Amino acid sequence: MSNSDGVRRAPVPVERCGAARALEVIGDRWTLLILREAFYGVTRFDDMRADMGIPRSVLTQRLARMVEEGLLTRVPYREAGARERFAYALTGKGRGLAGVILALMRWGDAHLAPDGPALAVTDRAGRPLKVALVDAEVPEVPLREVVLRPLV
Amino acid sequence: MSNSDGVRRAPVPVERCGAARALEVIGDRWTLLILREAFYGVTRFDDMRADMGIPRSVLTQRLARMVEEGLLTRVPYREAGARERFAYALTGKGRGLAGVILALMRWGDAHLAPDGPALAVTDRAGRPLKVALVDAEVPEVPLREVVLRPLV
DNA sequence: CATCTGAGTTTGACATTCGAACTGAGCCTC
DNA sequence: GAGGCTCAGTTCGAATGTCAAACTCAGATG
Repeated sequence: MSNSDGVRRAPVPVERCGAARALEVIGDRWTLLILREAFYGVTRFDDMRADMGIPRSVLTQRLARMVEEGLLTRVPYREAGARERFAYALTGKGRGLAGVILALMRWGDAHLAPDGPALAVTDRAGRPLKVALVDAEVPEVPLREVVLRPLV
Repeated sequence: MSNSDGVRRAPVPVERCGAARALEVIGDRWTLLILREAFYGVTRFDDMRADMGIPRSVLTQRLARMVEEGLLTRVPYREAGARERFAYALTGKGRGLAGVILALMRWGDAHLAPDGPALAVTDRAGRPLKVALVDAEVPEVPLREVVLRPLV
C-alpha cells in the first residue's frame, strides 16, 4: 500500500478498524478452523472434532460463542432411530467470511505448500476462481457457484 | 459452496489444507494485528505498542516469530542523534497477506461497523477496490497501487 | 434392565498472557 | 563523567486459557 514507511501511527485506531473488530470475533485459531469445517459442510460436533483434533471443551465453548456472535445457528436434526441433536450451520454473516478463508487458503497454498494446493477452487463450469483485490465494479462470484475439488 | 450438508468429513485433512497451514503461522490475534500495523506502515516496536496496546513481552515474542517465519525483516535505522535501532518491515511473503487483512476489513466493516467503514480502499486514481472471489482471469490490482484514505 | 452414542461438562495439570517493574545501550546535557 | 532520557527488550507473579481424560446425561436399542 502506498506509504513509504516512517508512519508512526495507524491511520485508524484499533477500535474503529474493521479488520481489528473482525479479529475480536474470529481472531483465534480454533474459530477460523471451525469456520473452515463449516464451509466444507461439516456441521456436527463429533465430526468437527474428528477432523480438527480440538478438545471437546474448547469446541463447546467456541461453538457457543460463534452462535452468540451470529456466525452459526443450531439446526436440529434427527438420524434414523436417534434422538434429536443439533448441527451448526453457517448464517449469512458466517458465510460472509468465505473470502477470508479463501484468502488464507490462497496464501497458504502459495507460501506453505511445497506439495502444491490440495484443493481446486472453480465455478460450476470448472473455470478457476481466486480471491483477489480488484476493481469494485468487477462482478463477484456468488458462493453457491463455487466448487471445491480435491486434487490428487 | 456447493455442498448441501450431510458432509461428515472435510474434503482435505487439516495437515494438507492451505488455510489450516496458514492459520498455524498467523492464527492468533496479535499476529494479525501486527500485520495490520505493518500494512499501515507502522514498523517500530513502541509505535506498534502504542497503537495496539499489546504487552511488550508478547510483542517481542511475536515479532521474533514473524521474522523467523519470513513475514517480516529487521531493518536497521538511526534517528538523528540516537543509536541504531531496528524496524520491522514486511517481506514479500508478509505482503502476500494483504488479501487476508483486506478481506477481514471488508467483513468487519460490513458486519461490525454500524458507524460505517473507517477507511476507503481505492487505487491511485480514486477508483474503489474490493477483495472478492472472482474469475481467475480478472486482473489483480497490485498492492503498490492501493491507497487507504481515512473517512471522516 | 444394561448398553450404546453423540454431545456435552468437569477436573486438574500445564502453557500462555498480562501488566508492571526492571535492565541496558547509546546519546545528550550539565 | 554523573545523571537522565528514550527505545527496546526481560523478568516475574497472578490471571487466564488450553489440554486430555474421565465423567454425565438423554434417549434409542436389545
